[in-house]
Amino acid sequence: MFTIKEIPKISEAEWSIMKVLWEKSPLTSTEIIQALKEVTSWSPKTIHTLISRLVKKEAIGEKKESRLKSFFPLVTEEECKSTETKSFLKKVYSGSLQMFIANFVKDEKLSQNEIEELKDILDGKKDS
Amino acid sequence: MFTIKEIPKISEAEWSIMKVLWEKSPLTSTEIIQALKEVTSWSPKTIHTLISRLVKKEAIGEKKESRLKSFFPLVTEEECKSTETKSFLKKVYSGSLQMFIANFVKDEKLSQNEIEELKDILDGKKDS
DNA sequence: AATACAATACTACACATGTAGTCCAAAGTT
DNA sequence: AACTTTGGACTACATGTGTAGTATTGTATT
Repeated sequence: MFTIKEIPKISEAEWSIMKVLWEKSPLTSTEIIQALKEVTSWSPKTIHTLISRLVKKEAIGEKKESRLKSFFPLVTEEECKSTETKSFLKKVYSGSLQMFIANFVKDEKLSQNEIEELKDILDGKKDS
Repeated sequence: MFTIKEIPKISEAEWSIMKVLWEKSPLTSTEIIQALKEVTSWSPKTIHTLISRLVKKEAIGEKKESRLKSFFPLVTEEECKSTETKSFLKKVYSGSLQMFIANFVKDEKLSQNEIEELKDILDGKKDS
């Protein structure tokens, strides 16, 4: 039997941790704290708390090979992005990517350049 | 002096109320409850609570002309969508629409038709 | 070995959110 | 007029989140 993996809800602050671990893993808490030092001003204690919560949610796993625990993602970045995107589109744009893009073009005033770039991305020529 | 309007944070459930009021306003709480009956299964009490919270956040206003209060948005749909979109892009895609679209194309497997439609939208031919 | 430091575990605490329930007063119903 | 219903104010309560602090214990240092 397979257990279907639920994508846990990852809060704003927790996303920062996940990003670090998706970038490189496994990492010890100290390493995570180091990496985040450049991006946030959280106390190490706060980061420890966030890590524990992610472990509890089973978004990341821990292993203890040496005497230090290290942590690694249990969910992929793609899964999380996809889940997050769907819930955002549902909440704000009735689930419609079209509506999202249309509004974005209208309200955020994309430049012609950006529009061309996006069209290229849509065509799969996604260098830029 | 102008007071700069802060866009308050609007929770998932509160968005449902806002959508109703953006659609048509002012409405009394009873009318809001009616409108939401078709979409949710919330108790009227729950809806009253959500309405009060939105008033407190100054996302909606209230006026009492007849004996019943009626409610109306104080923030526009565009403002809220824009705020929400930015915070989503920041959290998940480092603020980059390009990255978002690229990932979406890759992971959500858009059909050729959808891609063409999006390109039309980007070009401003947004009937469809 | 004793001490200091640091990793992990456990606790704290206010505010947000989902989801209602209670109480009171005004309005409509019999 | 008494009774019922309902809007609105206030209260409730578990869980999530941001943001740490304390306690314990094993390791590193002198």
